[in-house]
Amino acid sequence: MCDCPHSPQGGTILLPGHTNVTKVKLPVTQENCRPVAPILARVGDKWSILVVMILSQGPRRFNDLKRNIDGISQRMLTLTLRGLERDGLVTRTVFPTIPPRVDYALTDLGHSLCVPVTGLGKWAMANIDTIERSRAEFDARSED
Amino acid sequence: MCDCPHSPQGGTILLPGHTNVTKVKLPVTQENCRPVAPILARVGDKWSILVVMILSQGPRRFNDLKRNIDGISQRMLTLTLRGLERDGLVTRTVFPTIPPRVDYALTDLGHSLCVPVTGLGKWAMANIDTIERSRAEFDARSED
DNA sequence: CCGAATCCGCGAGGATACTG
DNA sequence: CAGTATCCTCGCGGATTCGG
Repeated sequence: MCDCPHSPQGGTILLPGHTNVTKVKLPVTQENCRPVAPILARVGDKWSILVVMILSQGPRRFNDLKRNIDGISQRMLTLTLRGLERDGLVTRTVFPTIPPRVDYALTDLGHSLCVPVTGLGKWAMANIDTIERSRAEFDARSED
Repeated sequence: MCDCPHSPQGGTILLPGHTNVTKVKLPVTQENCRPVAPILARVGDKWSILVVMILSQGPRRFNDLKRNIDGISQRMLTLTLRGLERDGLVTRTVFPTIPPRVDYALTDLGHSLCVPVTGLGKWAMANIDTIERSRAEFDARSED
């Protein structure tokens, strides 16, 4: 990806040199980012990230999650959890009782995802005011 | 947001205490995350993040961007750039020449966004193999 | 070259009803 | 309780055309 902030040209990757490691500049293209895209799609997904954040507090049952995520439909919660489980971010544990009980919990991988996501969250919290002001100004300029 | 990895219960925020600072547990709800959601939506957007990454290398012209982002339509590039400009992440500079020329560049805010996004990118690069393996296994279990 | 405007297909996602 | 199945709509986004 990129070596922001303010790198004028190119990201850097590490390639094995002779005995040392050499840094090689290469342009940022969709080639480099392609494998990252599906991850970003998951993180950027409206519901996935909420589920992960809530599960970071500990395991939850299905309806417990549903109650705590305002506006999510049964269907979307199911699909979201399936996707997270498929990616190995969440475990699904079924207790064959009556009535049935299913616990969802973050895997280690899921927990590790919280780190960069929290970083993004902090950036968002720190800059939300600036952004909303920018939006307001932009919209004011547009309407005439 | 959350204090992963592996915080068993609750995130922490800092509240001003008497002379010291006290840590207060509070649940992660969509209340806490609401202001963050639109930011994540932007970051998670398929095109936005690619544009930001490419612009992190330096200013680009419209068609230059278009050529470097495989598969993006003119319309979506325009909309994406407008959104980024509106959020104050990108500047749009028009040179009234013939033919016209428009340069797009990251603002300081845009550059600062690269930092957490790069963090996420590194996580993705580091775990893409694990995730794809997990997906393959999950799909194998499903088909029967 | 840069963009706005229009049309249109399609798939994400909500609502509802039904099962184990 | 924890899903699955079906229907239906609504808006995202591609293709195309026109304007400055």
